[in-house]
Amino acid sequence: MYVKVMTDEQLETLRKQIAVYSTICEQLVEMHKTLTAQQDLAGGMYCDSMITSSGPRITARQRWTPTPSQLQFLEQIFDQGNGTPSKQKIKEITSQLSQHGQISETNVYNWFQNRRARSKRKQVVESEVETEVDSLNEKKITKSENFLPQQHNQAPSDDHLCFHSPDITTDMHYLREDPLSGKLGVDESYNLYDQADDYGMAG
Amino acid sequence: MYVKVMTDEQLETLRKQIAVYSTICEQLVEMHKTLTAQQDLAGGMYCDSMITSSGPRITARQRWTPTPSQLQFLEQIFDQGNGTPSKQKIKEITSQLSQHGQISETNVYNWFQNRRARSKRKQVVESEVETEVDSLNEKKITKSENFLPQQHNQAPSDDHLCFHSPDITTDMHYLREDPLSGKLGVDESYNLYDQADDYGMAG
DNA sequence: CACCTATGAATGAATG
DNA sequence: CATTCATTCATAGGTG
Repeated sequence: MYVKVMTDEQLETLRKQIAVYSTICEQLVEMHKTLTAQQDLAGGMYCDSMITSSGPRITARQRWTPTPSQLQFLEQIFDQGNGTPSKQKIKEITSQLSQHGQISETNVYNWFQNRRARSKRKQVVESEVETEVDSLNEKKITKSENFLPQQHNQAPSDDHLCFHSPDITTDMHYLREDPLSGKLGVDESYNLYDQADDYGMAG
Repeated sequence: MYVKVMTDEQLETLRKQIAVYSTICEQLVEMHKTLTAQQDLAGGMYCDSMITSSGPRITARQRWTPTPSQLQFLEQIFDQGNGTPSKQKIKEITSQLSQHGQISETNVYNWFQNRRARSKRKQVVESEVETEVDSLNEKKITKSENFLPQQHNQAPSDDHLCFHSPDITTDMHYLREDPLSGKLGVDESYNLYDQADDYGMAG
């Protein structure tokens, strides 16, 4: 019979790691609950549980994309001038479009919102370009420039956390190197929540 | 010299626990980054753009964003059912929350207004389940599905994970069903296991 | 594969 | 309150 042999030290290390993970998880889960609580009922989230045939797809797309037909239809309505369709209208549109693919009222609603905002902004930008010129030294970021490559990197304070990358492997050595490893004081050393609170102020 | 002896089975259990934790953490961290991204810059100080000194202006916030703590608090109150807090109540809440970051009564007020309106809208949307379309030849999905957000209350069995840990087991399903977390590949996340290698565990 | 843009979605604030 | 607006976030898709 095979057995694995570990020294006290090794076992201790392992134990700590688990403990640390445990704590982190607890806190993260806590945060997750809090932070997503509103998103659940706020978002027009649809849980695409489709694709039961073409593969082990568990997670479907996260964002609706209008099919060409739907888009055409929407554009058509939009061009009819009648601004915001309003709930009743949206229902109609939605059921119409649902014949051409997955869609929800929220999608339609958002589409119109965005469509309008976009076209409006476009005009604003056009007229602003002349006046605003290039003295971007001050404002640097204006409506006309909201396309700048700032992308999804708006987590400036990540460094304050132990986690830099989604690669948990990387995170691990943070854990191991942490002074915490000396003892099992996990409880207080990894309060990500508090940190989150803090780095907000770091600005 | 003392050594601890573990059977393969025991080791395996440990390994799995770590792996599971690792995965959870990975995903939670991911979520954390995502979900707090906004909160951080908001952290409280919006409009730090007024710093006209020669400092490089960090993209300032013009609008308040609740910190996680604040949000939690707000949600809590909101869940207590009492609709829109009275002026007095709002003052209280505001002063409470101001301990967790910049906030004003108006913010609180707006938050409740929006919170209410949006949760209501969601319900309205949810109830729109009856239309003529029942068989979508294209997607084979009933339209009713794309509305229900699949709330966070389901309890799929996690037993197959061999994960007999503390209470976080309960939280597990949060992660597993989250659309955000595309994968939960425990099998490939044995980061800690690598370390185990060093210990001569995986001989 | 990295970067970029277009755009769906989320949400604080404003308006009616 | 109900709706709408404005701004921002995150991601799908295209391109070099």
